[in-house]
Amino acid sequence: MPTVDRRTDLLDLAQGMIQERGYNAFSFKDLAARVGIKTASVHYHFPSKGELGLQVMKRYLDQLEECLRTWAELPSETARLRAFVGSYRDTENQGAICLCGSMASDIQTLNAPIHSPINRYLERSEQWVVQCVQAGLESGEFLSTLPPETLAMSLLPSLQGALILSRVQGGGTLLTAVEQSFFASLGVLDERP
Amino acid sequence: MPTVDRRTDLLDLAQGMIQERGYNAFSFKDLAARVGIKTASVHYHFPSKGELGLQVMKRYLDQLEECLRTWAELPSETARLRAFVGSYRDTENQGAICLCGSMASDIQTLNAPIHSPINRYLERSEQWVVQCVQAGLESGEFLSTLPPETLAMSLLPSLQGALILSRVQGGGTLLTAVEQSFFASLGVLDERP
DNA sequence: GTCTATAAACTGATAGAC
DNA sequence: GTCTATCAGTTTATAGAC
Repeated sequence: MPTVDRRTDLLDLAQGMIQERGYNAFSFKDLAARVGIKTASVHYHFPSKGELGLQVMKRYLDQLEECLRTWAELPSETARLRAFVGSYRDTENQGAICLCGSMASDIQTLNAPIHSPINRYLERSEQWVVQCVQAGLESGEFLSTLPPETLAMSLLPSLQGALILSRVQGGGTLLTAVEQSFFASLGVLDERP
Repeated sequence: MPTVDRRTDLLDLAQGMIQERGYNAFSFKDLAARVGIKTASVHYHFPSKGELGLQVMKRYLDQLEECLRTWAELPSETARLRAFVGSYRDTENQGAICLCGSMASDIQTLNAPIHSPINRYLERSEQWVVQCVQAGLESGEFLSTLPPETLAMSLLPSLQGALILSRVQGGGTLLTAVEQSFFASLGVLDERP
């Protein structure tokens, strides 16, 4: 699938393989074969596998920031948080897990430089959820006795775990359960026909 | 670390490496080196890596059943569920993730036979949590408007995700947040000094 | 049970030609 | 940018001796 930029193709492909199979289960040979070049040519674009992984993760972090900017336009904290959960559902529908969750599960095998974008991805996500929850509690949109940090901190692992487990069992029902539990904790009633 | 049974040593070691580094990041060479034999000798005990993985996972499923039997003795549903969460905390304290969570994140790269014990592990865990929640709701120990299945289904992914993310960031605080959110959803107040 | 020897394939990577 | 050629090391596995 050649698009305009070979480098971008490789980033896309690598990201997809990491989200589908894991960092330690893809090789330059896989990449090269799918894009129609030789493995040595991949090294022209990315000197090492570590560098490729780093660039994939950095771009993913940028994409998160872009999403957060888009979601800032939404009319309510509920809508913002639904959009956040929705992005995980999109990933699930592709038969993939979050790139960051995939990297996190392989963290002990990754070299140091990639740790910081992984870290920042989680940090930023959590921080953003905390802000949403806090704003919703202050405006009266949400109602909860628990501290907003506790609620917010439990959402991220839930979503990551739901994606990881859903490919084995449960499919979309896990994510639905997580979403319902979370919004119920915020006192948001489930909207049904 | 030679104990009585070499086969058991290899199972223990393999399990540890999968929980710490992932299935695709350990080799027969690693195993052999640590146990002090050659890789060919490992093949005497386990014909293939797939078979080894399968046996590790089967044993882990047996260990779960044993835990559930032990926890049946506990005096309340709250105690049972705290013990369940506690077992995840033990794993976290070892710097590891759940074997099943690790396998699940690599599911696309694993051959068919290992799928069923992974599946059963999740199935059994969820089923058990549902039973606890249901019993607690019926006895009045818990209080919730959400269906017990929804609550129970959201716990497992939360715990798995918390372990996976905790090695990157947050440490034990993620698991604590998950635990507090879960028990709050059941109307169980946090016990503090 | 463990060893040596061996195999075929793969892995990440480099050098240098086109 | 991509190729060929080549590299050293790893990975999973088998055959057969001790």
